[in-house]
Amino acid sequence: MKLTDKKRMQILDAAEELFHSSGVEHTSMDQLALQAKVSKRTVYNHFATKDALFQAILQRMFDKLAEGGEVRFDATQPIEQQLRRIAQDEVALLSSAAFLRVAKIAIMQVMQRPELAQHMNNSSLGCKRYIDNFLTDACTAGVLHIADIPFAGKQFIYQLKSFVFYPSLFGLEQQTPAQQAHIIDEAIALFLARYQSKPG
Amino acid sequence: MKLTDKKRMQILDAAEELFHSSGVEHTSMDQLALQAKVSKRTVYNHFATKDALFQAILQRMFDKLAEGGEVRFDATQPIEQQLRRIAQDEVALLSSAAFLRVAKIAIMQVMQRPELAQHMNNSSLGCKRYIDNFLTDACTAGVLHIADIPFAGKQFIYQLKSFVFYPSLFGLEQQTPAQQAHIIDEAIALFLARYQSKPG
DNA sequence: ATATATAAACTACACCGTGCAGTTTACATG
DNA sequence: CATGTAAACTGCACGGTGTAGTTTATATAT
Repeated sequence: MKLTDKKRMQILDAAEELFHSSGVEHTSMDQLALQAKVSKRTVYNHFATKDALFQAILQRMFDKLAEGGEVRFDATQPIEQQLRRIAQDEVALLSSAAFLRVAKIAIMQVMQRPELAQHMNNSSLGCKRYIDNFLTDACTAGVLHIADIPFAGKQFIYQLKSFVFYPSLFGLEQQTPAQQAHIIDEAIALFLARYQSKPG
Repeated sequence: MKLTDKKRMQILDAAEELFHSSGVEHTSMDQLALQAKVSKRTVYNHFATKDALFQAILQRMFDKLAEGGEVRFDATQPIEQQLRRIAQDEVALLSSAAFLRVAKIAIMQVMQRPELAQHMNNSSLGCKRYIDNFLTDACTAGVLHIADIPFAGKQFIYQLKSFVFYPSLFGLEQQTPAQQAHIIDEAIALFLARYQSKPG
């Protein structure tokens, strides 16, 4: 790897770390160069302004998160098991350090500069990408009965977000894996109590 | 009213406005004095530091919100109707301009300075104050069956928060009253499907 | 050799908080 | 009703600090 690429990576790593721990505003470019073990001039050779660096960080973090498999409905499997799979993936994402970092940075910026709100929200992550298709297939197969599928999908995801994501984001609590499992079980129980097709 | 009280109010009003629209960090004391139509020196005669002003703002806004009635369980009324009453009160609070203001200011500060997190979370607003008691009474009366009451209470509240509060907070969408009514209906349907005692 | 990195000093600016000389307001007293 | 007075407000300049971004002169990697 060329030296310049290595330096660039050091800068991005340091920015990710510092923007997360101290916030964009509270991170000075001197501090950042120090942490990156790079001269400040080198930072500016790679990124014209602090804002350009911030945009690059955001992009890189989104790219890292874009990966992740899709769960497709399978009529031969119990619905409860498939929902658990979806929820486990989602909780793993929502509680991952990488996701919390980018979310914290992005949300702080959005709250400070509301005009950037919709620009951020466009990118779709995690199970949000495929859950509508999944639920549609499950309804078609007669396993679920849902009148408003996008709404029901939100109800499911919001359960997980509310218990797992926001408390971590605001620095209140972290969940143990056992607690996470309980949250998932209860979210599924709530969802199926409402939407699972009853025999007869 | 005495002049000094009037000036103090002008300062607090300006701070509330600017802290909300620009964030605490991005609001300068010069800008604030200008908006308050008060000399900067007067600001400092009332509040020793910017942080003291911030604390005062937070206190004043919490005080404004502290009002609000409590819904107590009534065995002679349908549970669905009582839950709707609770949810309506909560949604009114969560979507009120006053609540969104204080929440935005407080959350921005907490995210920038995580060490203040638990200090903030202590104050309990809205139905969070009484919902555990309500659900306990409903279970005792045999109307609901809930194993983990605090958890179930969170499930209910989080539905409302997720659909009403966070989207507004992040500047994404506002709900029409009709949409709010739909959100409330669906939250109750979800909750009762899981926790309402079945006859027989 | 030539592009890139480094270190350190420098510019330009914004901001917090203070000091002070002079003015306004509220109110009491002759 | 006039006048005195204490408290509060004003406007402005200033010290100190922190930070984005630049310059310059030098060293190092390819």
